[in-house]
Amino acid sequence: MFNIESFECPIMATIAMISDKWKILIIYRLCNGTMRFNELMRSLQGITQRVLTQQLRELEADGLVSRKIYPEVPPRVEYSLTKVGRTLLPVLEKLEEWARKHSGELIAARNKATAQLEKLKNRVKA
Amino acid sequence: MFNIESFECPIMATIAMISDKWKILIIYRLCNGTMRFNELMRSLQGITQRVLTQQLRELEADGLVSRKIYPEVPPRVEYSLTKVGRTLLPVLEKLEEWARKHSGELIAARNKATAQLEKLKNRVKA
DNA sequence: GGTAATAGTATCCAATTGGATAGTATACCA
DNA sequence: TGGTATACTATCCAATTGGATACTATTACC
Repeated sequence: MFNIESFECPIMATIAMISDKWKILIIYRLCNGTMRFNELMRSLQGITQRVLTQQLRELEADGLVSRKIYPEVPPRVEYSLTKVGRTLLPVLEKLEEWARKHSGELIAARNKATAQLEKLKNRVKA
Repeated sequence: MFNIESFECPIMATIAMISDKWKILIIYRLCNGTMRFNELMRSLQGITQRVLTQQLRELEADGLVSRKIYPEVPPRVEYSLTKVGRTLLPVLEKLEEWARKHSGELIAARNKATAQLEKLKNRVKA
């Protein structure tokens, strides 16, 4: 979690805000509209309650998500993307565009690296 | 380190490629041109040799950085951004643009969260 | 012969992240 | 009365990340 202004690179601050494992998925779930905690829990297969709470709190602290508590029992809490959170979506789309455009090259590079690692492992065995 | 195609979200794969602590800084050092290992070491204050090696190898495996070994003694290895690595720069600029444009709101949200945390801490003390 | 440079590797460790599991107070329902 | 739902908190743990430190082989230089 980086401070935007006190760090030389606002890019790293932005990436730090969204790079924890579930944050992009949470943001995308919320871009369809308001959701409650257990709705998010159910839609994010594999996440635990502790991690969902933690990452929602951090997204709220970063100003990307808002949290509205209704004074009811049992508790009703609604999570939404903030206005600022919504402005991040086109930027994430640029990341996706880039990844799709270059997926061939990226996969080729990955395969090459994997092959070289296998080669090295076999050499160490011999 | 995510696999682009096997994961539902290429955005997360891209972020995974660049979110380790030093990777953005390495990319930006290399966008000015080829550098050698110790040049990078010296220009990245605080990094250790083990971490620089590791993160360079990962950037190479991801196809963003190329590594050229000259058969010399002492060893001469040159690191450069690949063509694909260079295409990432405008995307990173979009992230920076977004962060600068919304820095006021992001800082306000952070301050609000910090204030609420202090309030909670004081309440627990009482 | 000692020192420095090169680009790492090896080993250990502290801190962090994400996961697993159990528990919470109240209302509702069969 | 017990089960379920809600939105968490609490505690513990395994895995990962980044850092610290020492070492490596060879050459060049003084």
